[in-house]
This record gives sequence, structure tokens and C-alpha cells, in this order.
Amino acid sequence: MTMRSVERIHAGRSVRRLGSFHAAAEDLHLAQPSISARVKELESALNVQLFVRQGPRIRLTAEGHALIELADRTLGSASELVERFRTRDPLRGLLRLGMNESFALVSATDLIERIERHYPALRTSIFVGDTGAVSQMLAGEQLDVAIVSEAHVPGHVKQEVIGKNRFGWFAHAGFPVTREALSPSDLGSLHLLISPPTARLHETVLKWFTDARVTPERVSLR
DNA sequence: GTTGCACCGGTAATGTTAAC
DNA sequence: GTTAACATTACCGGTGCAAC
Repeated sequence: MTMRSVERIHAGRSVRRLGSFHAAAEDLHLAQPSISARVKELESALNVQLFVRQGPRIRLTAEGHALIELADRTLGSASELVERFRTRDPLRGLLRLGMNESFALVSATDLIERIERHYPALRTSIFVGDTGAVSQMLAGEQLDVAIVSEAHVPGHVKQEVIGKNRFGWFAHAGFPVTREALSPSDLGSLHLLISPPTARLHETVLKWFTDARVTPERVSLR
């Protein structure tokens, strides 16, 4: 992309933001014909009409809206990149954070509050899902940090243990518990409600039954 | 190093058009 | 009719490049 192309896109963004070529010209410290020419060059180069001219009134077309939205995101990312490397501070910009549902239920609010307090220049986007889905996104570089249980992650991802997650069974209050620890054979005949197959917990629970040579009679996914 | 030319991008002036 | 805003045109200055 040439500098001239970037200038054309800046002109288009400014016209969209301020609502007129005249205002955009003032904003960019240029004369109105320069803005008019830049927008026209941009339209010609892309072979699309970005603005509908109705005499002295202009209206953004759907294609214009789409292009400038994309330009905003792209140039915004470019500015963020420049700022990040200029300041040598990695803790700014957007942090894509993923977490499994159990962690999200218990600690998400506290974690986000701490991040915002300690790193005010950092914006966070949160994805909550089961461990399988979150790990997959992390491996695919769709997330920067993920909090999961029993993660199987590729080599480029650094792992750090932050705590232990204890599993437990939950049952109706009237369920007859005859001893402290239940075995797979105690539960195999019941209707079990467990996590979906993408969750690590699903695999863990089924392995618990398989190791004891018990096949659960009825399993539903939540 | 200097000169002349072409090209590009800018501005000022003017025309055009729609809203009031 | 007036006003405001975009389009068009003419002209100017800076820059790159080839020729000398």
C-alpha cells in the first residue's frame, strides 16, 4: 500500500466521521478540492462508489460503510502495533483471554477487575467455553491467554499451573449416600448429566467409569 | 552540477445544486 | 433569492529523471 493510498483512505474516513468533504478538509488541513480528489481517486482505484453526492449533500453507500469500517479496524490495529513497539510495553492494547466455564463462574469477575486496575491501558476480550474449545482457540492463536484444565497445547504455548480444580458429583438432596466415597458402580445405573465431549471433564468422567469396567446406563449432555 | 521537462498534488476561483 | 457544500478548471510549486 502506498502513502497516497493511505492518504485517500484517511480522507474517506474523515468525510465519514465529520459528515462532509468541507469538514474533512478542515480536519486534515487541506482545501476541499483535495479531499474531493482523494475520495474520487479512492473510488476509482477500488471501482466502487463510496459516497452518493446529492448536490451539496453526501451519503455513505453500503460499500463505503463496509470499506471504512474495515479501514478503521486495520488502521486501528496498525496504530496499536506502532504504539506497542514504540513504548516497548506489551501490556497494552487488546488481550484475548479465554477461560473454561468453571473458572469463569468462580473467578472471572475478580480477574477482570484486577487486570483493569493494574493495566489500565489493556483492553480485554473474554471467551468462555469448555476446555477443549478454549484450548483449540489458543492453539490456533485466536487467544493470547487461556485458563483451562488439563490442557493439551502445542509447543509454542507456555504453560503455568495456577491451581487445582477438584471434581465433585452433585445429586438431589434425597439421594441415598451410604458412604463418603462413591464408586462408578454406585452411579452407573443413574441418569448422569455431564459436560459435552469437547470438555476435558467429559473425557475424565468417562475414563473413571471405563477404568472400573462400568458402562453408564443413561448419559445426557448439559 | 546544472538545466529542462513531465508529472503529481496542492490551492483559488468559479460553477452547480439542493435546502431553506 | 440566499446559503452552504461539492465539482470542475486553471494555475502554481515541488520532485524525479534524463540529457548535457
